Amino acid sequence: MPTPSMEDYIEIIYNLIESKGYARVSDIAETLEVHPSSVTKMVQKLDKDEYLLYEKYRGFILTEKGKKVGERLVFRHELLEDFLEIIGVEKENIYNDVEGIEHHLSWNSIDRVGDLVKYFKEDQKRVEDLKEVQKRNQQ
Amino acid sequence: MPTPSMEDYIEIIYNLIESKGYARVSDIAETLEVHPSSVTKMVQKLDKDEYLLYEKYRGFILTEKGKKVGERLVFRHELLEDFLEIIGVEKENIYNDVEGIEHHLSWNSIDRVGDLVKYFKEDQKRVEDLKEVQKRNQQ
DNA sequence: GAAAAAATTTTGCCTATAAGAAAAAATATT
DNA sequence: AATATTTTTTCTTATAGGCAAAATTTTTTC
Repeated sequence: MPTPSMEDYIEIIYNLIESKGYARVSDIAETLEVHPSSVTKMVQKLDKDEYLLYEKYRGFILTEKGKKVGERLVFRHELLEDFLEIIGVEKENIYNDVEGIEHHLSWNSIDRVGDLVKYFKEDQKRVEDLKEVQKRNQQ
Repeated sequence: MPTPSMEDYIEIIYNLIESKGYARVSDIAETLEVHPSSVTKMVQKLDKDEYLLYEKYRGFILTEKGKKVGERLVFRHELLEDFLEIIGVEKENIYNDVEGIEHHLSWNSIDRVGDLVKYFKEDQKRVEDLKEVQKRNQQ
């Protein structure tokens, strides 16, 4: 099982590869706001655990295992962003909050949040009712 | 700012004091499933940061700061448990999931989850509609 | 009520994870 | 080929926990 920190890296690597076709140490460092040296160390660990194939100085690619995990992580991340957005959390908090909690929820909870998102998406009235509760509540 | 781990300790100490009037190293160790020596170390740190007053071998009490923080942490914990319960997460996952995420949500998100819980609590029909979505979704 | 035994707490030292800083190595650019 | 950029290595730091031995307190027994 990957640690939370490993998951952060796998997720970002997966996203970078999706969007640009490759992932570089410096991109990852920038995205996660850590030093390149920390990235190198994590990449070596992810290679050891077979989430990716690493050749030093040359780069790395995700293994099947890495891709599969990455896909789930991205799905989960997006779902949680949707959820926080729907319930009205401010944009500037969403990314950090998702970043913080995504590694700590059971798949059971993720599934239930998925249902909840569907519940709101399939009937706009429900979102409006929620906004009503919020409005009433705030004063 | 307390670290997540410090928050765990403050929360448990607060709960123990609420329910029993005092908190012992061994109780905390048992609850958190760590060694007593780890508890002692954290208690010393919490004393240094003025969340509690510590006298070695004799015990400790929460400061005003510690009580205030503890109260908020317990409120947040209970809110998140309510939330997961309402959306239908299984009992055996709730405690761990809350334990995992509670330290990583902004108060903005906590407030919005609070509204959401209120939304469901004030009209049982809404919970039933959610269950409908879940049922439809599962097959 | 003092001595011995048991339980609790603390200290000290070690481990693991993850990150930071600076220097070294490899690669890319001009 | 010289220079600039990127990546890696090495060493250090911070947090938190594990384990064993020592210190202290509490309980039991006589």
